[in-house]
Amino acid sequence: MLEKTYNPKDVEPKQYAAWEASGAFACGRRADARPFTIVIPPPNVTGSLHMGHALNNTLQDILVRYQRMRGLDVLWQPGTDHAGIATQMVVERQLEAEGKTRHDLGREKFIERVWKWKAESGGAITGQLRRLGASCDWSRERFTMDEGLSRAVVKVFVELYKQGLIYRDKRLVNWDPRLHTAISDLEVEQREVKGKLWYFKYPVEGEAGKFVTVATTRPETMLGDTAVAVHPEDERYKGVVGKTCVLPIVGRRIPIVADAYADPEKGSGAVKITPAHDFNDFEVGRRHKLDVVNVLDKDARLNENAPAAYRGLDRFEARKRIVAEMESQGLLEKVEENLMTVPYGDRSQVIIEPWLTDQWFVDAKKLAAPAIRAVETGETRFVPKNWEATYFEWMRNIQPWCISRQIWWGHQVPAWFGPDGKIFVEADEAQAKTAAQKHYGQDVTLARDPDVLDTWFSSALWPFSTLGWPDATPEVKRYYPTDVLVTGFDIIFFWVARMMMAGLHFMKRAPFHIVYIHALVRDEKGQKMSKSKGNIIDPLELIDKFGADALRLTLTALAAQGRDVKLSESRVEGYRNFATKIWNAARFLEMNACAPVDGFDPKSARLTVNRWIAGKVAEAAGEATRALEAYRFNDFALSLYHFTWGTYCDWYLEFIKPILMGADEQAKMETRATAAWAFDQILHLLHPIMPFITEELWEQRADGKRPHRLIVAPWPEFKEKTADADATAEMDWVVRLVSEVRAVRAEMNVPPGARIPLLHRGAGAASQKRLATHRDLIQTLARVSELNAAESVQKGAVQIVLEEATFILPLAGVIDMSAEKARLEREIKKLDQEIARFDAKLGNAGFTSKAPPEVVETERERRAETTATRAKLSEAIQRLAQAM
RNA sequence: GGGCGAUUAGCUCAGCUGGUAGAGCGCCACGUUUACACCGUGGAUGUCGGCAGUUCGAGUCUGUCAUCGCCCA
Repeated sequence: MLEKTYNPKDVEPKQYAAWEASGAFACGRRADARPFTIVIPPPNVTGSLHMGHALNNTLQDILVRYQRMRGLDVLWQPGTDHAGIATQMVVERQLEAEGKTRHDLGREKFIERVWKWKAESGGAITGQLRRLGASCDWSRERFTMDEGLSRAVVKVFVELYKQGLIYRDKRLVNWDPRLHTAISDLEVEQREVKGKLWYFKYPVEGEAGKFVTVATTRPETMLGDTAVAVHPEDERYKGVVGKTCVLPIVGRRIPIVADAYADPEKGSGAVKITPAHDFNDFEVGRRHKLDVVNVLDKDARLNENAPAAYRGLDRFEARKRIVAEMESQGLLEKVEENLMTVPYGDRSQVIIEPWLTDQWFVDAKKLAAPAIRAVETGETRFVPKNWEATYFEWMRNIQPWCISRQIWWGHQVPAWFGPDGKIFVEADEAQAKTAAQKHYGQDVTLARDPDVLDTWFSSALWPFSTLGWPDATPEVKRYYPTDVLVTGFDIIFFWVARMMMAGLHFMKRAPFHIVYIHALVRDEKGQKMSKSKGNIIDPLELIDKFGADALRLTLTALAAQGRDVKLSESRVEGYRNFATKIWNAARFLEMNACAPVDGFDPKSARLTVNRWIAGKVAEAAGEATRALEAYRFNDFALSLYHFTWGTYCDWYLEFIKPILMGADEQAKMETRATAAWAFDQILHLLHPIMPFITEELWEQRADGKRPHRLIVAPWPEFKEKTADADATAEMDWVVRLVSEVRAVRAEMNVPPGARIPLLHRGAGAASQKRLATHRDLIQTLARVSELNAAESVQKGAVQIVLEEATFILPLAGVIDMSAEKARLEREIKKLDQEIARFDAKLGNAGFTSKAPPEVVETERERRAETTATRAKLSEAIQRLAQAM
């Protein structure tokens, strides 16, 4: 016996454990089936489940469960990444609480400590994914720091180095002065802030009293200035190009150069050039072969290249003092408010400093070419397609990728330096030694590069490293390339682009056929959820409150392509009600002995209602499947929602009540079997979205007699046309009749409990037959006491027109005549408007000659029907007038 | 500055290839029926951002303007 209400808290852990124990999640169970592969976007090992994960993994799980039911050999490859900087920060914070730093422990002990942290509290998110219902193959869970994946990283690094696609270079990088590491362009957030523009006067050498005014947002960097630039066509400065300025405070002689980088519109038109501390200035410096003077240290304090008075000062303190000194020297012309963008580290939240260091770079430009081609040729397709533009845009303007990080947690760069600085990049120390010996002709001491690689460097290999590459495993052969990647747009550059590059270079094939890009989950006001705003909705809280299925259905129903998901608790509550509805429908079936019948074929049904619902099921299954195949997740969810609630529960279950209460045993048997069958189909179709409740009902409804679990049940497919046009027309007619009667009753204030007679006139043979067939049903649903043909229309009766037939509710004395007259007049007015529209259209020669004939024909038919209905209504109004 | 997207019922949004505007929530009324009040039945609500164009026909296609997002520089 089913419980009175569905209780997700009991069901979810139980069903999840049963699935996992049954091996249903594991790949390789169907050796002869086509494989279907998805690799999970690996969450950070430090992470916990947020709404973005919930959406992302719900969509993946839907695809995976669907394909599994279609009989494919499904691999959903799970795992986490080691999140270099984030994880190191977590453990460093722990140490800080103990009054220690990582340097107190030393590298080796520190790494041990990180692994210990990982073992104890890392990867909490995988448990949370289970709560969501994610059917990943956990037996294959991987971590980017695993031995195998690390081997892949080393192999890739060594090969790319030897192919000249990885190189070491001294360049400006984004330096994080708090974390003491370089980060990539993508890890820098550009924030718009209100700053100031200081106008400094630089004296021109040898021309007393003559100055060039430069405008700067960063006064402290002037100590590293090595030139002043003006636009070559700027008339104001034509005379000074080629001359020299004397840099105030420092006293260095710096040239005035002409360079188009100087924008005559901005500031004074002249800019100071600090090649060591600005990306644009660095380029200007290259063009004019300027000196590069680095004045900052790793903490962004002024270093020994600054005048003694400034050494050791923090960059912001130095700014104040320099402005003050310039002012006191009379060299500060003016200060303006200035709107500008300032780079912040996305982890440290401090201002990033462009800083000159030795780093490792990937020649992304070369790797990007095949990755661009793969999307151009359609080997990989983005859904929705417009994201391809974003991908192309970035890929075509790609910059060298800085992959080295000055932290400890991560894959250490496999490079060793000889005594003279010569670099040996090899898979391990022994090989490096061999190479060094060959080079030097003797054994030398090698020092390994202490840097580690960007976490995304290992994530880029995820689609094949997780399958066992570089070993030639059967999984690599079978599951690569993967089928679909499901991810958010915010990660196209970070991850998708880099997987494309790595996959094509090392596997020769793009890592996925489809990249499905979903939107961001926002709060109900459309704001991005963030800790600082305090508008985070925790998916686990929603699961606790409403069940995982409700959350999944909500996210799916809201996941329209190309649109953000605006979530609020009340929406989840609404979709939870749907779960309750299904549960109650199951209880109804149970109470009426509608148990599944083995081998039942809906095509064998004789009763119209049953043939009708069978057709509707097939139609709904087709519609839902088409939506899912097109990655229209919201249509998939909503079409099933409407069918289940609006068609199956609201109409079909109501239709069959009189049959189930009736005496016709044959009809009862058929109806019970059909109702049960249709419900089972609904369970199948909803399973990918709502796995828990559907599995539970699947199990309970058959007293454990099912041949298999729903998770591995075959997807409903209806190859031949199951829909029965006659049954559809017939039941639609009944629906209309019942609805009309109900509407009239409500409008005329007929007490809901009152059973009233329903008479008909002018019904054709077909309608008569329908009335006979569905007599019980109409009487029950419309609360009708008798249903008979009428000789004449009684005075003051309410009339309803349905096709050729007129239905009469003899309510004289019960109803308000003027209200009924008003009702009829309103209807007639509406019909008149429609007829006018049809006439305008059909009277238009352009329409009748150019529109497709079938469209014209439909319009003619509609006009005829409308006119006939109008005639009957006007008759009715006349009769009513006689009675008044 | 470049790119992408949005503007449809009080709110949140569907509306794919152009053929008489839909859902959920909310709102109003009434509640008979032992599946369900996390429910049922009925109801109200829209110059589909403005303008122009293509077309027999535009919420849907084109242009333009306005407003608002997001990404990149």
